[in-house]
Amino acid sequence: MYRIGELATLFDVKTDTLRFYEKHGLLTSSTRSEAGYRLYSQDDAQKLRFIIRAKAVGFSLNDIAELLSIELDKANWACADVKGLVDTKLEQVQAKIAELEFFASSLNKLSQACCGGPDSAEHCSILEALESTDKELSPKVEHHLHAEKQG
Amino acid sequence: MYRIGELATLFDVKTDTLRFYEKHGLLTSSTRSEAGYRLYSQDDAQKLRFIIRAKAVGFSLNDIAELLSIELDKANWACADVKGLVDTKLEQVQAKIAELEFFASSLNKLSQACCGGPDSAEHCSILEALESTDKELSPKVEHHLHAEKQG
DNA sequence: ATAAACCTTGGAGTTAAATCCAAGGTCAAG
DNA sequence: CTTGACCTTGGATTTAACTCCAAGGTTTAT
Ligand SMILES: [Zn+2]
Ligand SMILES: [Zn+2]
Ligand SMILES: [Zn+2]
Ligand SMILES: [Zn+2]
Repeated sequence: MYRIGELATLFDVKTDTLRFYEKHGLLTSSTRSEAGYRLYSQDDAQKLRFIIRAKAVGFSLNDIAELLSIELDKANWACADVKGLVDTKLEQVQAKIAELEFFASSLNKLSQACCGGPDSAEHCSILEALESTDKELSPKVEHHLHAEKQG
Repeated sequence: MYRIGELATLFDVKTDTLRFYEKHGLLTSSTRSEAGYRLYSQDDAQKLRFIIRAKAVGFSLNDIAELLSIELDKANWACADVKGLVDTKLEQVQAKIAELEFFASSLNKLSQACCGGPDSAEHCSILEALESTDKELSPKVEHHLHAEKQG
């Protein structure tokens, strides 16, 4: 049996996190000591491993609660149910990636359009693109020309 | 001049959002009517366009506050400063994408390993992978065999 | 003159996943 | 018998970007 601090150290999480998981129904220690200390069994540790793994592939704690409820009543769930959760999450993740890819490509275009030099931003292509009343965000690809210093 | 509802409609945001931007120093109407109504000028509208565009490429409102403070004092900032903000944000976005790509690939492996059928999840490869004590999350690529029904 | 649609303010609630705090109980070492 | 490390609880705070609410003032149309 592990006390909360031991289990936390073992899995490199904070004790607060374990108490938080308990409060949210994800992981409750199977026993308490006489003094009221949480005592975690090997099974509890296994469950924590499950939680941490599921987090590592992108599941939210809510998702994990669902997975855990399946996990401890496997016989009454089908592969289809489990795969459904995974596929749904995969779609969410892919949607988020698509959004971020769009950000990245936009930012990249902006970056390319700016000379990045030490001169005044008065004609900065990035700011111009953000100011523009065009419907599309379209920075000129050529760098602006900063006035030559001292001809 | 636009009243808050008009400007909101024009840019397809909520009035609450405009008040929120004001509270956070992003966009304050340049005038008020006698009755205290916010009145937005064309310049204010232009500033809102800037904010919305910057959001659309992934900047947070904090980032945008910084961009706006540069925007209205361009002469005292260099292209390097602006490009720096863009490049920093681009790195953050790329880091997030990398994390999500890892999630997606993990989820994809899990999904592939599960038959997705209507039979009991007792031997589901997804659950097994999450339970596993292996350091790596590695579902078997072959689907488990569910017992044949009725031989 | 009254109803509908609009505006004002301050403040509370939402979501996610912790993280931190205070006041106090427990336990082992010296 | 006292320090220090550990544990308990309930509740507050954090971050981001809104979103909603209540109570009341304003405008406009009928
Ligand atoms: Zn430049
Ligand atoms: Zn520039
Ligand atoms: Zn199966
Ligand atoms: Zn399966």
